[in-house]
Amino acid sequence: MLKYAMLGFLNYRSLSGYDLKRIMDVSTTNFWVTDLSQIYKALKSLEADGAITSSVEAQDDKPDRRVYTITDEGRADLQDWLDTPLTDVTPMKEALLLKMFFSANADRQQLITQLMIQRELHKGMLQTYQGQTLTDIEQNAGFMGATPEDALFWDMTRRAGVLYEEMYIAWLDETIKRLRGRKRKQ
Amino acid sequence: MLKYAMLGFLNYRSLSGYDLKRIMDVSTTNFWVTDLSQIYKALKSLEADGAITSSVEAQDDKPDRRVYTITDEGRADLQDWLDTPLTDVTPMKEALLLKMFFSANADRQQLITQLMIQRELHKGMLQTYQGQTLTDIEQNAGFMGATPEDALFWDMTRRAGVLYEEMYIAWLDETIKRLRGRKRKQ
DNA sequence: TTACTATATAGGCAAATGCATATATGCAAA
DNA sequence: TTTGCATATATGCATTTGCCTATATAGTAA
Repeated sequence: MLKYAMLGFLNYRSLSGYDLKRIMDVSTTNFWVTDLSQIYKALKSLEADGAITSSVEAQDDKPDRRVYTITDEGRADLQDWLDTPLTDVTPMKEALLLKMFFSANADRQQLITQLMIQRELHKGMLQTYQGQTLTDIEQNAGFMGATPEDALFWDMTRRAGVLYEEMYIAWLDETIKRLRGRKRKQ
Repeated sequence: MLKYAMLGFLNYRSLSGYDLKRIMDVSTTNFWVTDLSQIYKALKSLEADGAITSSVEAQDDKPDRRVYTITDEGRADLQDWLDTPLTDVTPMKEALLLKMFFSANADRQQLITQLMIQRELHKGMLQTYQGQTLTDIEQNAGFMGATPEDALFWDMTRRAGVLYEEMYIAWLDETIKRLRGRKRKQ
């Protein structure tokens, strides 16, 4: 799936691995997070498959960069994936909920502290997503060779981030309240 | 992480791999989904680590089963994990949002259909979570050797499932509306 | 009788993931 | 002068995952 994310961006314009990491950090963090080493690995693999080609570009103030360009084959791969409807939902992996599930015997105060830390983290992400205006997104899209129409879709995914973080914070608040309402064990 | 989920359940009582799959299907689906073969692999690995032991149990109406029991070492591992506070958030991987992000040129009607299919799926999960009463959960807990206190924590994670599905449906409705409000491309 | 379903365990294998590490350039700050 | 940071690419490696397949028992349905 990471490969399609990368092909999606390379479909707008040619980019280096480092570029891909940066653009994903600002525009897909709320639904697709990855790590630089995985991007480089996926680039190798995509090039081996013939979905992209690369060439080295010299820079005088910065290290050389290898710039990747999507091929017709890559474009076809991307289109196939986009055209295939999803018939299932992405399964969840939420470490915090897993811990909560088994935390009946944990110290209540420590648990609450842990949930408060999570609240801070989610609050921060919420503010990040809320702070991105459509104008910001259109500007980003412009830099990437994407259109204002693309920006509208990017904004829809941003909204999902906002709703998700608001929901998460609401759950944390509710849960902290429930924990406070219960006397500590023994 | 799957290993801790399994140790968590085995901490309540001895179980087979098949049992673990069944209990996880009804109680952790909204935050931890896994597949039978992964459970069996993790059991092998946990036994090799000394965290659990096993013995074969004969049944006359059903195939033999291998029942796993947590060891003191396993209990200590679990406790260590429970005691370590999470300092980050679980990164997201949401295939639908990734597709949406790159779907500006897709056929609007097809997109809406796709979102409606997702809506049905999420609606179904919401109803499942909403249908689980505290009494149901306490009963499940009882079968598993867990206490009513444990059931309260299980219920907190169930609530997260309800809020998540409600949020997801709200986002789908909002997005469908936005797509309907825009004329089809060309 | 045959096929299917539930119960039960497990191996194979490719791909993805996570995390650490190595290398190198050029700039700015301490 | 040295340290750190941003830029830039890449490898190694163990673990996890996803998914498919094989095997076996027993009961039920067609």
